[in-house]
Amino acid sequence: MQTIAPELAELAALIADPGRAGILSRLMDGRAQTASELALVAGVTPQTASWHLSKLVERALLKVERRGPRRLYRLATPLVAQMLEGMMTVAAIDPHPARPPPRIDAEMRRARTCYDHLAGELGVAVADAMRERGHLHLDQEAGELTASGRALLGDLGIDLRAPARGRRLLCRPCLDWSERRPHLAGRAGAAVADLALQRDWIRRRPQGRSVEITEAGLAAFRDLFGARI
Amino acid sequence: MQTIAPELAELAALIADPGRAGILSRLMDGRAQTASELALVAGVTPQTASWHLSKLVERALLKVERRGPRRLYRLATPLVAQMLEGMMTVAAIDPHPARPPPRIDAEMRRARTCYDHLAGELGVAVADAMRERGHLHLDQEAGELTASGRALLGDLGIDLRAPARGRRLLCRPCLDWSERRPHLAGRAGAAVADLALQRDWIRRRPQGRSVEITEAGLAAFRDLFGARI
DNA sequence: GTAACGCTTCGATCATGATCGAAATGTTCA
DNA sequence: TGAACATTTCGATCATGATCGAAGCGTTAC
Repeated sequence: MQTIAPELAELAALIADPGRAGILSRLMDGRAQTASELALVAGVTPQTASWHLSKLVERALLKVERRGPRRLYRLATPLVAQMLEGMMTVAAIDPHPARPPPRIDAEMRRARTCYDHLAGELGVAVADAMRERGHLHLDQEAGELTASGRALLGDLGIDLRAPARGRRLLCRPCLDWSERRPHLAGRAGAAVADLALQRDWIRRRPQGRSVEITEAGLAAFRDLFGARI
Repeated sequence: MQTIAPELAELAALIADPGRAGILSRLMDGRAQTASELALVAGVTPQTASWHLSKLVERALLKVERRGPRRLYRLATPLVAQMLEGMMTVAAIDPHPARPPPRIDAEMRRARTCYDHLAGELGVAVADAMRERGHLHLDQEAGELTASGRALLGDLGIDLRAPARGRRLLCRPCLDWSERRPHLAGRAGAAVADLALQRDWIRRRPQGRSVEITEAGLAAFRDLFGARI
């Protein structure tokens, strides 16, 4: 019986190196990074990072684009991010409740981007608040934006009409690996994150995927969404 | 910056062995298997399989239950199956269109179970047909059963009310790794697969996850669902 | 109790691949 | 053209973990 198992193992082996896992994790915000930056994240020399990166590109998990003497790496497709989300969700499950739980950086747990939408306490709080106010149905497996939810986002200036190309779904749950509860993903989730960045509610920290919530953002998330953060 | 990356790598390393990948893949139909059977699937001796299995159980990807002198292994949670689905989807992407595409067993491609629902050509055909007849909206990221879809399944004797415990969603897309298109998962998908097994539309093959479509099944899927298979 | 069977543990061997220093390549800018 | 810089390639070393034979453990059946 021939199955996909060998390809599955090959794929997993690619993620099984701590350096490469760090690189992939770092790229989950969807932005591109230089090889040097990724070497730093992985904690290896540029030569070693280069070797890792070439393997990831060869297997089509990353794509690379040359910008002058630098090379910018990013996730090849959203499918890869979705896969990593799923793996992180399982990775966050502590198999031995006895041993100390995986220490997650406080800033990452507080607020971060997950590919293109909000995650961490902030992401879950926004999703919870929208759910409580009847804007949203969100389950571990699927999500739906209600009429009032569409109205809320519309009032904020978010255009929810589908783009001509790409049939990406409006509303999708994404299981938060630090909170272990779903937050808002899909087009709607990306739109909210975009809005928050544009209005300076959140700011990307220079390093990593965590974001800083501004004073204005704290007020906005509380007042406009009713989030308890 | 402390992230989940080390745990991600550790998890991936567990799947990175061809034997363990085969074992996990074999268990994706949700049924339990003995250690001996899994050793066969993995293509290793019972000792080696035992070592692999203990690692998988220790990391809480599998759970084990003793039945007399045998030990039965199964996936620990549906979350693990969902993660594997996502990985298989990426694993099925051929990074080098030049080199021969991963040879997938014809029976597996034709019809199989994916954890608890239908997959392969059959699964995709049923989902497509339901979509064409307006029973279903199904996208790569989310799914929704229409009123007519609920009626169809209701007429077939499927009770779609949620069980008291567990808030599993009714309708969910699952990206088919052999067809690269979504098929029907979630409670509705599981119910359809259950029905098909009960009415002898499909029969599990003794080995592996592929299923045989009976004559009656062929007629039923064509007549009742409008599937082109 | 004892034999049969399924499975696991132990120990030794062996192969794979991650790593970095050194050197080469390639790109931009002056 | 040459200098500066980012990145890659090459080569050698080293650590990890997959493997199986042999032996041990536990359960069931007679």
